[in-house]
Amino acid sequence: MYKEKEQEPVALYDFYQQKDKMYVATDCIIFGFDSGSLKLLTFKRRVEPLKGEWSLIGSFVKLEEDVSSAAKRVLEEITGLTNVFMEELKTYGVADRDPGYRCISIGQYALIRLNEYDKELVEQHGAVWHDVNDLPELVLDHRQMVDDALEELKRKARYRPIGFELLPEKFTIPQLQSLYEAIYQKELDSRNFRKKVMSHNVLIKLDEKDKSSSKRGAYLYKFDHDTYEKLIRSGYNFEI
Amino acid sequence: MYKEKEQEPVALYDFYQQKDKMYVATDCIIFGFDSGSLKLLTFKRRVEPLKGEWSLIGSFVKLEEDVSSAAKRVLEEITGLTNVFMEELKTYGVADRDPGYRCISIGQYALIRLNEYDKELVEQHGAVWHDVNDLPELVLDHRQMVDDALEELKRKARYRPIGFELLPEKFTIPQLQSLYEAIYQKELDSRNFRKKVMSHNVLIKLDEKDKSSSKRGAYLYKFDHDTYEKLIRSGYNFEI
DNA sequence: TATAATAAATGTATTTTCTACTTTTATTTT
DNA sequence: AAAATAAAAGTAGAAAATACATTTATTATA
Repeated sequence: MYKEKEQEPVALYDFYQQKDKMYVATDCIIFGFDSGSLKLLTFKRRVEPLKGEWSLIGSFVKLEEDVSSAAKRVLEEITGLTNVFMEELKTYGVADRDPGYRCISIGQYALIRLNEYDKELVEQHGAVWHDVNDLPELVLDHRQMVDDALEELKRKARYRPIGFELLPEKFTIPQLQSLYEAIYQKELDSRNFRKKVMSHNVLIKLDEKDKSSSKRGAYLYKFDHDTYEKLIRSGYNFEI
Repeated sequence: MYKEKEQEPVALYDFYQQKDKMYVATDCIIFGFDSGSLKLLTFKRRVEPLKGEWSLIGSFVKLEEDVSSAAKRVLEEITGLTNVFMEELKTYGVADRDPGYRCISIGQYALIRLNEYDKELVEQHGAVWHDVNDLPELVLDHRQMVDDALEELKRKARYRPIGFELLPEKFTIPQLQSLYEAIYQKELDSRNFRKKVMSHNVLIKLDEKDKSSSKRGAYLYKFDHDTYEKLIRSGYNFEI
């Protein structure tokens, strides 16, 4: 059970905490996508306080470290991944958000490919993927962070091709649609979806098919980053 | 009358700064709207360091204070206003952003009505309104904050009725259009603009006219917050 | 080896929204 | 009474969003 007085160094929060100090932390909302639904990487705390409780993965921001670097550091420690899509969500700065000491946290959300991360490393850290529609209770305001991140994802996915960060490099149109359905939380018309996606000309059709979900197989595509960048620079309005 | 506490090191940054401490500050990007263009409230520093330089208005976040409260406190100190529209922009967390000491800053932007604030108070603080298209050089990364806030304003104004926060309670359609033109940085077709705005049914037409810019005069309107809230709750997609 | 089954892929017609443009209206000034 | 001026409103054509039905490639099976 959590007790305020027993302040001990904690796994990722490995500083000695003082009551009269302002701490700056970052928490990572790490999303993946698999089997038609979004997954969140959660972390079962192995040490006091809040031992056994689920939380996001976080860390204090070190004195000589950028806030964004802190998040990248944590993400790499847990998943082995670098060069991951990661963006600031917002600051959680309510004075009493952490009962132990004064700590603001900058939430940062990451989108990773579930076929790329280091599974062993994740396991070693006691981290587990949960379906976002079936999350356990999370410590502090972490559930709020997740909800905010999901909202943000909905907004951002519409105007920026961040969905592709959650799919393997090669993906099919039905897979892409399934992802967008998971993000938007609603079904999409497959003809209209395909039409719209293709209209942007930022997908490269490959000569391979994925036959994992149909006899006929669906063509694989790659996202064309270069063409996308050019379009955006010339003022193109990308929207899915 | 307001007097700067001359014995303290820095006006609003009135802490004793240590090199090995992490500081948390907030900076306010305060916008107003007048004569067809957006204005930014800037602050001429009267004390060292950086005396005489223009900067945004900010403060350290106190230990017992929410991050959002810190911004509200500053805003009230300078403008006398409470209940102002204010939202987090983003965190500025690069390790060496401030050469003096380690300090992250949470940028928060505010939209205020230029007919409502306390002009004397603003003047006492050495604060000056600048046209956003003709800004002086600002200290540190404050210019970046302003640019980011303007981008955010562009995005947000489209889907949320935040523009109304910049206009007097009573305004005309041409004034509203002029505001949107300033935010979007482009001219809009007046017929189409009016059509679109009116289609949402969130403006209450008054029996008064504003004749300041035409012989005929333009009808004044009020924004209907209640109807707007109802629409949003029922899933309405507001867009201007 | 023909056919049943299945998801992928495509086409089209209708509705809605966006855009571009022109005219009328209310009021004041001369 | 006429000129001037910004406010206000209508309409037609283009583009985008939506809703709906059929064909196609492939494998499994009868």
